[in-house]
Amino acid sequence: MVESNGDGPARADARRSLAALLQAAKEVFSVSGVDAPVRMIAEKAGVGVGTVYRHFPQRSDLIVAVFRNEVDACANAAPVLAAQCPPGEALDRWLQRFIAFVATKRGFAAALHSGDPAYEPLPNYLLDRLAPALGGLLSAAAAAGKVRADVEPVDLLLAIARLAAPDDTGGLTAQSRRMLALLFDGLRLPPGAMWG
Amino acid sequence: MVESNGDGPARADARRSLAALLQAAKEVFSVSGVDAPVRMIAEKAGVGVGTVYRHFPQRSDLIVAVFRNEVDACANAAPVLAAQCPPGEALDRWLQRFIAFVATKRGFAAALHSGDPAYEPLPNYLLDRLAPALGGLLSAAAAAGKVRADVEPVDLLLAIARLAAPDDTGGLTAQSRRMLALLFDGLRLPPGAMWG
DNA sequence: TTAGATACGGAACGTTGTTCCGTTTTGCAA
DNA sequence: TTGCAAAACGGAACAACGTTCCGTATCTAA
Repeated sequence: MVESNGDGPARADARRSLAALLQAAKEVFSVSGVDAPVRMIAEKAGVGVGTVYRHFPQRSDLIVAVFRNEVDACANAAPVLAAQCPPGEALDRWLQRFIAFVATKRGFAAALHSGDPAYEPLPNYLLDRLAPALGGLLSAAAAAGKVRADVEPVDLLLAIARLAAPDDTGGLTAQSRRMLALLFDGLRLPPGAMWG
Repeated sequence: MVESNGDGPARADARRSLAALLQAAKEVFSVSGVDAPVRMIAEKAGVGVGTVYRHFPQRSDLIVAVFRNEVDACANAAPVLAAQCPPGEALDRWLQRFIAFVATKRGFAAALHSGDPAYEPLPNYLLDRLAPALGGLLSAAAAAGKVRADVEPVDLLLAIARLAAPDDTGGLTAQSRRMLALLFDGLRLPPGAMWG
């Protein structure tokens, strides 16, 4: 069953199953895509299919949970990087991490546009969670004079999401790399240098 | 079996089955989406599933055939409209038809991005088939002074395809309508009035 | 009309998402 | 520690799907 509090299930075995399922699903999805059979995930988690459906009443619930988990991990990386690196480098490394996240989520992207209402809130979840994370890094980098100060985090996230097209091997297209490089050069320009 | 010549199967019953299947699939897809079961299409066509797979070895082949059929119908409408209406009106009515086509193809759009290589040539097929059709209408309208002469058919097709987002009821979003209206106003402006 | 090729129908197979229920595990109280 | 009710588990079973197979029906050419 899905719990409303953040502590997960009350019983220890249920907590173990849930953690094993999320981990197994993440690995299976990254290898076989989001269309991988539920049984495969159950087997990898060392769990019966009944247990999968106890925790995630529908297959899409599992997909949503894994997606949100990975978004959260990406968001949580921001303060860690901010504490470890100087502002400019923290921003760079976080952007690389976000690009990698977007590039490996091809299967998810197809699911998002499948019309299933279960996936409808996911894009907003991503923006709500990552925009503040990126916003902090941007402010710090701007204060250090590394980037301009007039860039909206949401705009940058969406632009990257649209430009980061993965190739067949899981890496980025050469074209994607060039477009992203262009975008990031723009980040360092003074505002309105071209059109203002 | 898929024939290479344009006449379809040699035997009369096979031709009947093929026509009934394409018609039934078109109707079923428009009502239930492209994920509709093959059996449902076979039943609507008054045909067994074996016959479906004789004509379309894979389910995706049926989807591709219906898609191409509808693209062809859209392309063929251009010369008909050009013969029936004055140039400006012919262009308007064809654009409306193309918008309707795009708006009702939500399910197809998801299939296109599913990663299945069977759908990979479809976008180019659409452009190759519709760009000349639209090109003729555009030239005629430009010659009549109804629209500017420097618009590439492909650009216009792609722009419409990206802007025409259907709502839940099958109609166009109000936002889509506004954006398309803007685009079409731009069609009537002299070239480069704003940025030149 | 007949014979051979072609096409047909639908039962059957393998794979999937999901449900069901007998069994096991867990936490708490006696 | 032990007993017990609630919670969770496992996997067989179900339904729906894409696809295959083959005995039967239909067509065309002679």
